[in-house]
Amino acid sequence: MDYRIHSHRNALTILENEPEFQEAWAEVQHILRKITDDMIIDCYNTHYQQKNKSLSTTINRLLKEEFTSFSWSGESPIFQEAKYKDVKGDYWRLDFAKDDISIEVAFNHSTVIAWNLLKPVLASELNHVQKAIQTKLGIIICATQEMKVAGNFDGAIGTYEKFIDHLRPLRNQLSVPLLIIGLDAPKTFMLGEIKQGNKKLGSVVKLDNPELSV
DNA sequence: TAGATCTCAGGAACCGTGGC
DNA sequence: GCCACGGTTCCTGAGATCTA
Repeated sequence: MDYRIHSHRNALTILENEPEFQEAWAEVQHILRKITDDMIIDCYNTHYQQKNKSLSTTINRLLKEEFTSFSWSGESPIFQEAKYKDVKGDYWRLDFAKDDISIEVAFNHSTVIAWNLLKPVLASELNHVQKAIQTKLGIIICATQEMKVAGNFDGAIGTYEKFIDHLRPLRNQLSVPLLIIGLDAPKTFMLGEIKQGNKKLGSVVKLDNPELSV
């Protein structure tokens, strides 16, 4: 997958130059580049064609498989207290964490952009609630506007562009380096929409001329 | 262990706003 | 006034958890 990046508080400089981050950052880049259009199509057609209209669960699944294969811990709790640690869902959890880096994969609604940005900060800052994890830098993986369209994502999802818009007003709150990664639209296909009864489903549409992709 | 219940993410529907 | 777009709220289904 191609992607674009936005660096908050010198995150990219730190990832590329600080020895403690270089290996993990190389793994993140490798994982993102390794996932091809064909892998996405295959995973979508195999698991989600009859269930989902967008690529959100497909890309989530592929990322989870790849990150765990590189020994990134999945769904790491931020806090140790049972009240926060044992709560169901991912409310107080990071999607992935390794060494000093926390990662959030964010294809959910734009209303939770601020929360997705804050979670890596909570994982990195001191807190009066006992911590389960201590990172120093956060990475947010989200969809660009082009990916939102090509992947048939819901109109309400938070995109790369919206995440960047949030950074300036939240600058004082987002006190740790954050790297926003926006996944670009697939080059060779897009997800069209078909109706099966009352249910909307996606349908892989190969692009004859990838240069004309969204 | 199986059925009931709960939780939550994804998607649909609705509404407001801005551009033409 | 119409249309497109974005934001908010509600609904639904799948998976997790509970309980008998």
